[in-house]
Amino acid sequence: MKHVSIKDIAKELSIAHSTVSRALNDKYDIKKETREKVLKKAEEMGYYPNPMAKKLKENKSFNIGVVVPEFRNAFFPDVILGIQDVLLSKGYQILIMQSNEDPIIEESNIRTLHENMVDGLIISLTADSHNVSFLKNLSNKNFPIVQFNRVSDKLETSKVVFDDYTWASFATEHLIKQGYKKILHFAASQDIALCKYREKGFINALKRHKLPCNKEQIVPSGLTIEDGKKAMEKVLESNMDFDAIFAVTDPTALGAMMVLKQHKIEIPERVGVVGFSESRLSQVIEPSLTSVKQPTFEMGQAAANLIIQEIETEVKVPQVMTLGGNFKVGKSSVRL
Amino acid sequence: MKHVSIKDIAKELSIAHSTVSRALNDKYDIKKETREKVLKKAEEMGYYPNPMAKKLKENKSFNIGVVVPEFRNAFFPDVILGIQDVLLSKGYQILIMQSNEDPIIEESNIRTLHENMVDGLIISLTADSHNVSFLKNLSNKNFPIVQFNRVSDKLETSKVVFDDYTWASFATEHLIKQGYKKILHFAASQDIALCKYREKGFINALKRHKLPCNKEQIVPSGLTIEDGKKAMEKVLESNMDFDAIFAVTDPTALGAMMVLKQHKIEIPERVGVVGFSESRLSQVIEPSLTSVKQPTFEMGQAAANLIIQEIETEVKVPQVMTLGGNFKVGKSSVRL
DNA sequence: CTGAAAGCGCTAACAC
DNA sequence: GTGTTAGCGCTTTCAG
Repeated sequence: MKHVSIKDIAKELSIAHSTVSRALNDKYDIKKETREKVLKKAEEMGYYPNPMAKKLKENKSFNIGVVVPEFRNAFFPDVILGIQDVLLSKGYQILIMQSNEDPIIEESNIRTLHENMVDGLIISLTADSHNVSFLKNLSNKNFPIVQFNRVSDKLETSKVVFDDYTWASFATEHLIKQGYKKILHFAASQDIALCKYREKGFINALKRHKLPCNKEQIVPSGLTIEDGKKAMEKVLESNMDFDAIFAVTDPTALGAMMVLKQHKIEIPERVGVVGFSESRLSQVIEPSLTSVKQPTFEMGQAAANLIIQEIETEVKVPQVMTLGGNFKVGKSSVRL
Repeated sequence: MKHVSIKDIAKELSIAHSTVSRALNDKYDIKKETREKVLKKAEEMGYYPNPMAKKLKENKSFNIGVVVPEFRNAFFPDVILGIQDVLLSKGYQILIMQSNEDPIIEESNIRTLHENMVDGLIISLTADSHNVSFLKNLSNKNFPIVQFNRVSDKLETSKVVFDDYTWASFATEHLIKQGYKKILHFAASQDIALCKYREKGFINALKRHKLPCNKEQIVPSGLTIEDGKKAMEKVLESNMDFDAIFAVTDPTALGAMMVLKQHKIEIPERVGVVGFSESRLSQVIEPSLTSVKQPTFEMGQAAANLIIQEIETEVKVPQVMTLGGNFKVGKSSVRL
């Protein structure tokens, strides 16, 4: 397990270690023969550069930190695949950490990554990241940060977001066109920009179609299956009148569906349901869930490209990339 | 974004940088006042140690590599949470990489991690890791490796496994007790030890209960939903006689269920289904899937503890930890 | 074209 | 107690 160093090769060949370095890095000032001799020896001795030394020297870790709230749903793993796709090919490693939807852990993740000298940070915030002062601090010190998906308006960095407003509007219109008239929106924290925009898109669609749109129709819930269940139960208890639900996320929609099914309320006959951001669960549930599909892989690629750009060009002009998606019609929203 | 170093503090205080080092590391030979002065200054200047330097010096990265086949199902993310739980508290970072069930990517992951000088590797093999020579090579060089879940008999390292044999037996017996008589096993590659043991457990249970057990009952499929679907379709085409399925994993079981439902074959009335290693999808499908539940978090903790032990004690006596689980009865296997 | 030497930030012998 | 020095593995001047 002893690591062979550049010096070992030099000693073996009775030349200077700096010459070996040059040979390996294929710099100009080197005779072909020497170079080949060195390369052969290096191969032979199983040499590979000690990354720590290189990193220390260049004051760069070639590591990018990635912080996500969770990776139990398919969404973040898919984004990470996209990030990897770009970063690995450019010689960067990624350190993945998850905050478990806890702002305290999130901050400690960020701190750990920063202290480990990652060259940049790609982050999707927890649902309750009210306080972004720590991140803001880093960002002000010119530390490269790219936010994606769950971004904060209070933090000016490059961002990759989805056009939530337009697609939420589109999803709501789909329900309207199917003939649903009293549509509820299961919403989540307004601190997360995407939730705010999905809600706005919903309201906008109703208004455009001159449908009633009052406060009770916005049902506070959250991003998880549990949140969806609870909200649905409350709505049923309240005897509110409704015939469709547009949920802020798929898990929320699934939770709602599970409760509706328990109460023998037929989907889509009596209540139509539309989710957002297709999760794998939505393939399995019956009826299959209509949902907006986001380009997760591409989102990861975009975030990775932005961070590379910030790191390698040192220019900091925050860019916001807005991606589009597509709409996947399932059975949960289509009356026969 | 300039990193303040130990020397900067030393200069500021007009003392030697080694003194600063001592103060920060709280070694004996240091006067209290000096120490406090240094600590205060360090705080003031926003000092934190450059991990690269420490790592270079100590020839240790405090990074542990984690390679998993995928993290789209809940299983591996949950294990990783357990790994993090132990490792973060001991000052280690984890580098997560995923092989996407591809042995080529897997080997390149391992290589990347090794070249980045991780202090050890925690790995769950891909379904087709026939060739473990690269890993064996590393292991022989005393590089700490811990396998978990999908382990190879050809590779002698510490391992954390589940008692697949016993629990597969138990799951099969459950079906037998429910009155099912012609039970199929949807199996996967025998190269993965856990698949082999689940199959053996299945066969054993049938024999113990004197039920027929011939080759056709072992249906070659795989570990994914797709594999389950395909296998189910083949079985239906073949007009084989059967009344229950014990699938090697939950996704496999789910795939089978989806096809059964398409064919309007009632579960559990006409066909009972049992899976293995509860995935979140099994909560959502109807009827809910009976399944063996593995202690994922504990599995991660165990693997982490083993790797720490190998790294910090330098003793290499491969240990095999076998964990137990529990059985979650759903509706897919219980006739009314 | 190649060797010698400095230095990245830190720790740890060894002096004083 | 504290300062001096060497060295971890590497890259990069600067001589020659």
